[in-house]
Amino acid sequence: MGRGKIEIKKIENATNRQVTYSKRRNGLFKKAQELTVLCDAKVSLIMFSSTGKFHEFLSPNISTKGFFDLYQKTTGIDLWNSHYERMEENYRRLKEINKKLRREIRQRMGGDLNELNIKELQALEAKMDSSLLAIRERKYHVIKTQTDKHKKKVRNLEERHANLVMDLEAKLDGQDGIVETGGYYESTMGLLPNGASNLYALRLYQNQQPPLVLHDGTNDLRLA
Amino acid sequence: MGRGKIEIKKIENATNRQVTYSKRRNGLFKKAQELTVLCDAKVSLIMFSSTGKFHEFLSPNISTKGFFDLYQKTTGIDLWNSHYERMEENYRRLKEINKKLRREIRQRMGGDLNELNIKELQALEAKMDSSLLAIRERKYHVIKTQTDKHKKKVRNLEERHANLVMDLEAKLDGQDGIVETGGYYESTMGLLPNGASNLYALRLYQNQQPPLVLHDGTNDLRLA
DNA sequence: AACTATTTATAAGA
DNA sequence: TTCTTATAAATAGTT
Repeated sequence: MGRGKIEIKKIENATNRQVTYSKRRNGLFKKAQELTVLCDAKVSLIMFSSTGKFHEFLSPNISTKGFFDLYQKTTGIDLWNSHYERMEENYRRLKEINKKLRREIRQRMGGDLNELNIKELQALEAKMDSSLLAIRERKYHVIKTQTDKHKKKVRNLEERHANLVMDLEAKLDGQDGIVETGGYYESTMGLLPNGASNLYALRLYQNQQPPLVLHDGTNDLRLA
Repeated sequence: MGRGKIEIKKIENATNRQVTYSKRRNGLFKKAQELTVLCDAKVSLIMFSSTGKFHEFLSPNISTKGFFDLYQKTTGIDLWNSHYERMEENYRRLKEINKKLRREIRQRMGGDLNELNIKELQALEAKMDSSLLAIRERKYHVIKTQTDKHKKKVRNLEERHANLVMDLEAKLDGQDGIVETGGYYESTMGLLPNGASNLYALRLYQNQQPPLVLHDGTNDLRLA
């Protein structure tokens, strides 16, 4: 049907191919439409050109989704169901586990106990007991660690305080020309072997302004 | 294209409609096939006749599944995805909850405790304590109920045993041939052959002290 | 399912 | 793309 007969094989000339695609596509759509009307049929016609362009015709009496469902129902072909069903199964299982977990927690919280017989109650009690023990132990451990830390801090502060007092006393005793080395005071542990270092620090503070302030403000030592 | 021109509207004659469907369907398939070859296109043509009969043409260079995937990707039309994605979201959420539940249980079992600080530990300990209390109470309740039941049973049996002994003694003493029909005896131990047991039981109750009261009221024995 | 007169589709050209 | 038109192809009505 044309000026000349053509062989049905791929049109090599891309332009020609595109033109033919366009013309025949319209023809196909028209015929699909006519079939739909004349014969009251449901038709889905989808096509992609060689360049990836998409066109579709769908009978007006049905939706794409409806068509697809109908297709699957009729053919029994499973396009995505296996995946879907596996997921549904997993979901169901997870839900079941969830239920059990919740129940267990409830029981461990002291609820739903009438579901249990003596043996189960005893087992639960024992488990709770040992768990409670573990929790207590852990709690004591944490507390101990913390108090230890605090104790150490306190001891440290006390030492530094003692040193300061000693230095102060030494200074008040006799004011000989001790050479100043300057330097600043940075120790967290406090005591140097000879115990004297803090003196210099104090004298330094004397000449300059800021009083030594220990972090928690418990010691506010100033020289007059 | 035929002996006469036709109007494009539903063919009312069912036979004609069916014939036309068949002819035009073939024409459509042929053209779809030609388009596939000539233009190197991908075509999916699916149709259902008014009687529900299904036919399809699919380009040989693609699968139905592939075609639909391509279709969805190209159009962005969502055939089943909304449903699917909602499910996936639920699934994810459930998994998350599950994880938390497991963690909570683990902690209530005395594990994973280093994740908790003192306050949390104390709270957990308190909760566990009160839960344990509830469990203990429930256990004691169950035990008490059961032992009560057992005690009752034992008492009942003992009484009945005593009665039997008494009967026997009375019988051995001397038979005074009193006949009594009243009162029924619900026994798991069995009636004595002469049926006299209840009589002696009654005599016993009369002569001896406190009226026997059986808790569950199964035996209400009175003399006229 | 075949036939065939006619309508319709379309290849090639513009 | 669209129009034109000669011609191939499809098909309505008939058998």
